[in-house]
Amino acid sequence: MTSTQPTPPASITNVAALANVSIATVSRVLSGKRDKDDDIARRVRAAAAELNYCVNHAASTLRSDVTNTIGLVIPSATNRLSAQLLGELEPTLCAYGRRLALGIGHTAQEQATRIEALAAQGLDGLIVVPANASDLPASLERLTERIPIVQVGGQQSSYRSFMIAIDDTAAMETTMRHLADAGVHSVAYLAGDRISFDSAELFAMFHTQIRAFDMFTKSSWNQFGERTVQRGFHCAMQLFGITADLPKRGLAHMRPQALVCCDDSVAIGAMTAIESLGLTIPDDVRVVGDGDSLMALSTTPTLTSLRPPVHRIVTESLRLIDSGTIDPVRIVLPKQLVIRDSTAGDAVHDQA
Amino acid sequence: MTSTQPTPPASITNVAALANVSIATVSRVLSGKRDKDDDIARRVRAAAAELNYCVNHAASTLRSDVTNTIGLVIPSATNRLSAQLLGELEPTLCAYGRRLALGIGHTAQEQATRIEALAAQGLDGLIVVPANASDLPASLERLTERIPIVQVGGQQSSYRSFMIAIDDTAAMETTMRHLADAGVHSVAYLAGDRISFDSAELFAMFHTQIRAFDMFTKSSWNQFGERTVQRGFHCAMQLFGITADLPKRGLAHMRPQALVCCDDSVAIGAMTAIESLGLTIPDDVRVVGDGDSLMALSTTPTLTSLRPPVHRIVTESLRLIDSGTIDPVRIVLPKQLVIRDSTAGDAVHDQA
DNA sequence: TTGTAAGCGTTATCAG
DNA sequence: CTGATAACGCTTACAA
Repeated sequence: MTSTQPTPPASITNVAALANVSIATVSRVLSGKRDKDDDIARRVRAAAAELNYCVNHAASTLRSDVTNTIGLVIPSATNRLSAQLLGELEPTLCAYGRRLALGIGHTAQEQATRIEALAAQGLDGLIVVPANASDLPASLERLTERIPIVQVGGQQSSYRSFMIAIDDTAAMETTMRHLADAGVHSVAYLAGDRISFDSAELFAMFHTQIRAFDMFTKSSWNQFGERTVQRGFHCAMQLFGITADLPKRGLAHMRPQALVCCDDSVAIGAMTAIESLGLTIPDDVRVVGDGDSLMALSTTPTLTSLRPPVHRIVTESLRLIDSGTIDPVRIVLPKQLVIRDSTAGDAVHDQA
Repeated sequence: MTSTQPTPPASITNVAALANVSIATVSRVLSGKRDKDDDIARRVRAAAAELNYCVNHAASTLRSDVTNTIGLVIPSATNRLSAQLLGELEPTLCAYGRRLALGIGHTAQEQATRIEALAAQGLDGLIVVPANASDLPASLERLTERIPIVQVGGQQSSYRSFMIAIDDTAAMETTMRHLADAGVHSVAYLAGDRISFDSAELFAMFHTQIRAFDMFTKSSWNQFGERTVQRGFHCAMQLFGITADLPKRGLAHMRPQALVCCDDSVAIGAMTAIESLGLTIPDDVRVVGDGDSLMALSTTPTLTSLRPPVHRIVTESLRLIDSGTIDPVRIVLPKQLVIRDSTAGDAVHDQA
């Protein structure tokens, strides 16, 4: 059989004919509005399978106003959090037979345009990662009445839509506990941007945890700075360069036994420096990054890092969207510590 | 006026009523099937604007089989090329009022599933970046008859669909010309994976260009290896560590005046090493990366890098999709050299 | 529980 | 060139 013309997709009518029922029954069986699993249901499903039938999304949407489409608006496809979120959301939606409508807006203005365009076509819900870590454009307030909107991250200063915040400070506690459990007594922290509120808050949390776990640090060890490889390298050189030749035990007050970094880039720079000084990771120094970038997997040793809770963000976003609730809800999710080789094993006990 | 209920979107009927014409005329005017710009056309457009009318995508698709949707299937959202492509495609489609349907498949199998699912809903065209740098699953051959498919990158060994290949070797020529123009006489190359065919081809092209521009290199300078920061650091240490204290002129045969890297990560590691040895970039050594990652913008100095021709890939893909051609076409596009500070200015002329 | 039929908003056909 | 109308494939109210 060499059919020269491509077969047109089967419609509900074809399925109904093959199963010897009406199209209404087919619709009900396949959409689950009829739970009995009798002969009719089986016949319908068999016919649908044989014809490789898929419901026509356009027709379904047109009739029922249920679009089975979730919108995602992100500031940039190369933004790490956005890409991770996208990578998590797409398979989840696909698994439930829903579609993803993507919008990219580098500025609040562009995002507003994209959101209007997406919403005009009907969406069951909208997830937005605001540009510039700000908030959703106020012009979109009225949209909230039509479709559920979830804002992920951003300023979250005033809110009407659903809000999901990523808790960095909780992750700091997890990180420090992990290090303490491994027997680490002294830690240095290469923090992020000096002027951001989040960085300052994290910096304070670091010191809180140092006290909580009875650890040691020095003010000269900890500093704000850029999120670059070079910065990590230079800081680690300063931290470990002088003491690298000293014996490797009993030094908890001379140099840190662990280094916590505000970003994987910084951590990788630091690892490079530490290694070049002849020190071993994790035996001499443990290193923790942030962001769980792909690079964290290709370092030697692989880098322990903090991962944005994208799985839970997606789960909770969809739960909120499907909940039908109208009241604003705020959810705070902690980053997840992904433990790899750069913090593996117990520390040498250096108390003489 | 505090209207408590959200206004439902305007339909073509509302526009027709306001413009005092039939819905058929509205449809024709707005879809450009009627080119006259008379009073009727103006009235229709004014009415549409006033009611903030958008064509209902579902209804339009259902009736006309033109979906105004382009599918994009990528191996991963965090994959650099995929993200860059996505970032280029989305705004382009949006500008033409088209939608993007995204599918992520880490394996050829997953990609096939996603493509089937997307195609079942109707697509005007499909762009695929194959997983694992292989080819499109053969099971999709018959799809080619229904919708135009463009494969970007991958093996491209046998093809039926449209093919767009990224030409690395042409970029090597551009890179070497850029360095030669700046007065560089000796270059080292930190190549990629030893076993890949592409790496080997590039390695050969590097040597061809060395001869073409009458430059100098040494076999010990050039090596295959991982695409990591640490690898770049170590290689640069080897290349420049011994000669770093020597005077900075007249050394074209002792150490390379420029370093070409298979990846931005490698280049950043190398820059870190070069800098730590007291050498200056670009004055003492010029560095070129590959991939044009975001990191290339945050190094000091900023990193010259090769950018996949995502803009042209998108333009050509859409052109092929809209062309209506059925014959397989293969297009080869060169990477673009993005010149930044790591190769800026003229080299010191070191011929005594 | 099942079938019949209306209707979602658009585009295409056809008559005027 | 314009307008009336059918048809796209589906969901759902209503009738059987």
